[in-house]
Order: sequence, then C-alpha cells, then structure tokens
Amino acid sequence: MPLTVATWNINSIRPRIGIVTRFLDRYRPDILCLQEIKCATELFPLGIFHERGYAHVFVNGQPGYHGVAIASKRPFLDTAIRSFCGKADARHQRVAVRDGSDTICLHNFYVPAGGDEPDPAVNEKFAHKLAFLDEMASWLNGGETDGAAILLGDLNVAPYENDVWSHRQLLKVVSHTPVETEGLEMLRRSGGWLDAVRHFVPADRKLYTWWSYRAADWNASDRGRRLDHIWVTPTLAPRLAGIEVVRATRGWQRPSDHVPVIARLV
DNA sequence: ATGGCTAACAACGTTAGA
Repeated sequence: MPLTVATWNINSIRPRIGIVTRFLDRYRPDILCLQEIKCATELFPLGIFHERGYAHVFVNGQPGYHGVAIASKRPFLDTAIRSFCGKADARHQRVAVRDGSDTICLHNFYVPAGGDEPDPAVNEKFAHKLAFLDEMASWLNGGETDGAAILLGDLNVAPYENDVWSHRQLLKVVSHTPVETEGLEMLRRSGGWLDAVRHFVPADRKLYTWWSYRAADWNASDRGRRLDHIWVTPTLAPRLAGIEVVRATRGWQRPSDHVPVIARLV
C-alpha cells in the first residue's frame, strides 16, 4: 500500500500555519512529522490538519521549547513517547500504522542541537547531545528495529562531507564534528537503517535541509547543512520509490529555517 | 565570515536555535 511520509522541523508551529497549510495542500503526504512545534500540547492547531483529512494527530508538546507532532490520514494502532537522558523534554514520539497486512512503526525524533562549543567537558548541551545519541543507539538495538520501521526527524547532525557547504570549515562546528558524524553513522549501521535520501542522491552531490536565518541571502550563499533525515529498515528498502527535499519552502513567507523531506514508499 | 535572524516567554530583555 503506497505511503508518503514527510518530516519538517517547523521552528514554532503557530507562526507557520500559512506555510504548513500551503505545504499540505500541495504535497498531500499521508503522514507529516513535525519537530520544534514550540507550544504546549493543548495549544497545537489541530483544526488545520483535521480540515485537510488528517484526522489523527498525536502531539507531544510543552511550552516554549522542542515538541514533536505527527499528523496522519491513517489511524494509529498504537502511540508512545519515550524520554531520553532522564528528561521529559518532548523530543520523541512513536506511532504504529497499518500497512496492508503489515504494521509500520514510525519514530519521530528531535535530537538536541548541542550548543556552540563542541567539547562535552565544558558544554553540557553538547554532552547531552552525545548522551542522547548513545541512548538512541542502545535502545534501538534492543529489538526496536525489527520488521518494518521508519526513523525520521531533525537529527541535528550532517553526517557526510556533502551534507554541509564546506566539510573542511565545519569540522569543528557542532553538527558536523567527527564525534557526531561517526556516532550517527554507528547508530544508523548498528540498527541496519538505510538513509533513504542518500539512497537516491549520490554521495558526491551536495544536499541540505537547513539554512541559517542570518545569511543575507540564504539561496545565493547556499551555506546549508543536511540535518533532517528519513531512515528505513531493510524490510522497507525495496519499497522506496523516491524522495524529495522541498527547498522552495525556505523562500516562502515566514519560513522555517528547515525544509521538509518527503519519502515515497510503494 | 559564523552570525548579520527569529521566536517564546510574562517579558521589552533573555534564552535558544545550529
């Protein structure tokens, strides 16, 4: 049964209602996973989803920071939230959806950004990020990745050389340091996950999903990073039919600094 | 040449993002 899944770090849902509805009306994914909704669960704008056929919306929010949400046309067989690093900070949620006679497990993640200084001894945010990735790895290796599963979200790491505008200049910048890129790669491989985007886009082609708000002209300077990912288990790999990074949304009115990534399964 | 931007909060300044 065909399934289209999208991930988008929306950087606050409330000021982005215009671009979210524009995206949904144009791309109509079956499931949209959002990160950084930055609002309490009860303040999430359910109406814009319900009006468009997304009858099933699972929100894990909190005031001000982080927060994730999944809007789906298909019902959820099951929903769950996990806390990482002993913090209930709204960075994860899991749903299960029916897929023919099978079940697909979908994990939506917002990995900590990690602050400025890439040294866990002096920067507790960076230490938190590394601990979070470690805990993801051990948890996902405990049988979470058996069968049909999708792991997506803002993983806040640009793992490969062409996932950043300058590999050399970003080696000491949080999101592309070796401890992060190697850690994410270990996590991906140990779980047997396939990077659905790089499955279609050659490793030597630059590809980004995030551009800083501070650039005078984000499109012209094009100093981006690929921080947002969609991974699938080997069971689903043969069904991957295509991906799309919707770069154009970065130029829409009141944009997020991240753009959506879409995967199509047949 | 990383920061020049953007948002939330109970607040017109601080914190966070990456």
